[in-house]
Amino acid sequence: MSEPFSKPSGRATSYDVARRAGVSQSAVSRCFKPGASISKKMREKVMLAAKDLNYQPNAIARGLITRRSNLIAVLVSSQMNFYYPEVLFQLTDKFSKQGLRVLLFTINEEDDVEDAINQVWQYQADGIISASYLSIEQHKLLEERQIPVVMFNRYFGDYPSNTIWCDTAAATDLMIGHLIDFGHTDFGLIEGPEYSMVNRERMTLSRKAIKERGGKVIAEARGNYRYESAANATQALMANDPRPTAIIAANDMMAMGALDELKNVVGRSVPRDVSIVGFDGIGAARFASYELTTIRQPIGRMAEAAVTMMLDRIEKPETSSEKRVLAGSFIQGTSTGPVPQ
Amino acid sequence: MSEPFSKPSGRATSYDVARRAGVSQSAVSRCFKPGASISKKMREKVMLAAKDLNYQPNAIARGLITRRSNLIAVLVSSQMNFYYPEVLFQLTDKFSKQGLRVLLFTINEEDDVEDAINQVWQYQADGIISASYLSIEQHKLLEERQIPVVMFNRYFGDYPSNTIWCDTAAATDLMIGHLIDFGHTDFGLIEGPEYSMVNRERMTLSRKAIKERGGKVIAEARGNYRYESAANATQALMANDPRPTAIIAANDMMAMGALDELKNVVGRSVPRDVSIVGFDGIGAARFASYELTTIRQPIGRMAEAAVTMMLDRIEKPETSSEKRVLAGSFIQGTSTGPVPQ
DNA sequence: AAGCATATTGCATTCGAATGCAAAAATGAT
DNA sequence: ATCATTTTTGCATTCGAATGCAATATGCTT
Repeated sequence: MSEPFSKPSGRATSYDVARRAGVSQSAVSRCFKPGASISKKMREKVMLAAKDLNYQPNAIARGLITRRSNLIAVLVSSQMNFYYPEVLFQLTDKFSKQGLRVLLFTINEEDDVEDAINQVWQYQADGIISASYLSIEQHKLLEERQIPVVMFNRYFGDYPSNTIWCDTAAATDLMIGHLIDFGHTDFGLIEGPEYSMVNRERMTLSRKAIKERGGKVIAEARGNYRYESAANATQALMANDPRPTAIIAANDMMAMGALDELKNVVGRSVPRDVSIVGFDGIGAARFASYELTTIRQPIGRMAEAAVTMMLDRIEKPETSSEKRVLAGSFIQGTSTGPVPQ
Repeated sequence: MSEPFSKPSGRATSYDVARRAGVSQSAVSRCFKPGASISKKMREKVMLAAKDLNYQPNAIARGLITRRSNLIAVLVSSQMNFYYPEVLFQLTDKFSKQGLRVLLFTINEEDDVEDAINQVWQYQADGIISASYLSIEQHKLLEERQIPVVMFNRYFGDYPSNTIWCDTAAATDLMIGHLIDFGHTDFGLIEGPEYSMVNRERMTLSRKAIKERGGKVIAEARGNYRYESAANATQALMANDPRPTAIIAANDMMAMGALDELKNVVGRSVPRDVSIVGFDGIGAARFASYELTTIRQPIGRMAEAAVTMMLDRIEKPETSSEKRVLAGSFIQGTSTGPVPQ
């Protein structure tokens, strides 16, 4: 009764707050802008009215005028690889601490990327993190549109881009050395998809290290990074004569699949008969049934770096691109052991 | 040279397109609004100009005037439970097919929910999907603000809310029956967190089914839904005298942890010495090292239902709330077998 | 060809906050 | 107390698209 208009139908706007506090709308706006020039008294008055009306600035309206949406689009592949969720959650966490919101896009097929890019454009996202496919043309398009792109674990050869990359060279060397020290000489590889840069890098480094240390790759097969795909690949490797005594999978998920196939289908013991290693260091690789020897990517630090780089590019769009490389680390599990006999 | 202004500094607006096509801004706007009244000739002219200028409507500006952001906030717990990513990806996929974007919020601690709700308000999200904690007060607040909320696998007793729920009663009965048929009578429970509704439901149903069928719960322990937490819980159960011959974990993740603890630490075989079952039917439960007997939630259908319900509530905000209940299904794996002796 | 109904188009305004600029108030120096 | 400085405040405009209404064009009927 005392305040017939205390609850206006919709949400309160800066005008409502201004009226209630008996000040101008500009003043209200300034109260909610960090470094703005406003007196203490004014701030108190406004904040009180704002609290009463449950006022929060409308991010949409703000975005329209400031041309900053504070939205970051994150593209992740939806394939059920446990690596992506870990990355995604880390990124979201870290962006939100910086006041940025994550607009999520899951990519099933390549076409989805196109859609996502359009949405990014429509929503005026302040930047894109790509942990998914992204063609060089698409990247160029985004550059033209002046949308900062940070690529997570991918880049285009020499074409410059903002990239967070995990260097596994040294760790791979250690890991292969570890196998060689165990007496392994005959290696089998389970590769990931051909298009995957990460896969090519890992396989190339492994081959190189094997060769340098006097081992040889005697069999290879291809999977698609998924657990299930490792079964056939493993069968193929084990059909080789002689059989490899150590298997290097392009990621942990396939290493886990291979390990299970060997133990439960082929009927060989790991690591007694065959040693297995993977890459990524996903959480599940630590499960007692696997305890993979692997190379861990420092995902938390990588996410942090991606966020920092993104903020930087948003602030200073003219900065030239940068590639930040963090080292992966060798983790010794129990999936590797001495060569049989 | 021929078109000095072909690339205006920033992005093209509807005015730019209008000018180029020689029509009014309204016409451009209407071309991009589905059911609007526009002639074929006009549409062609505009679309041509739009293509030339790479025009896409600005979703921010549109949102301001239409009061629809087409953003849906999704709250998921960040705890590394493989269940959440599966749900999240399904939801994102399905929302995007409906033209809605997902604004992701990961919840670490309860305080984060408050933040998320504020952001939702600021961004004028059209709705919230909560697959995370949400207090009844917070829910009420959102109702007051007329933001539709759909809760995924949670609800508040009698207090009405839009909910997608998986009913595991029948399947639990089957699962317990399956164990009883195998001769088990002494059950151990690994509960999830106390606050979890899903946990309470699962445990209550299990207890009831066990009792009805003449078994008894002889030991119980509590975990936090995570893999690691199952180790201690399992030790506690196995310390009981007599030892349970069947363990029921409140989710698959803990069932996997229990299985590993038994096999690799306690030194018992599953299912020869002990049978284990879980709940959820996550992907990893199908890995050959586990092959859990479990109850699968139809996550895809649940996500679909959540999306449908959300669209419905956005269209007709006055609709009274609804609880949609999908049945979980019993999946027989190899983690269960006859009671020893 | 006139008359009327219907389909298109443009005009002008609106959404809610931010900001350059000028006016007003507070502060300080003398 | 006076004037110069600095800080605060308010005014008016802007961001880009949507939309009610009025004006115009089109189609149909006879």
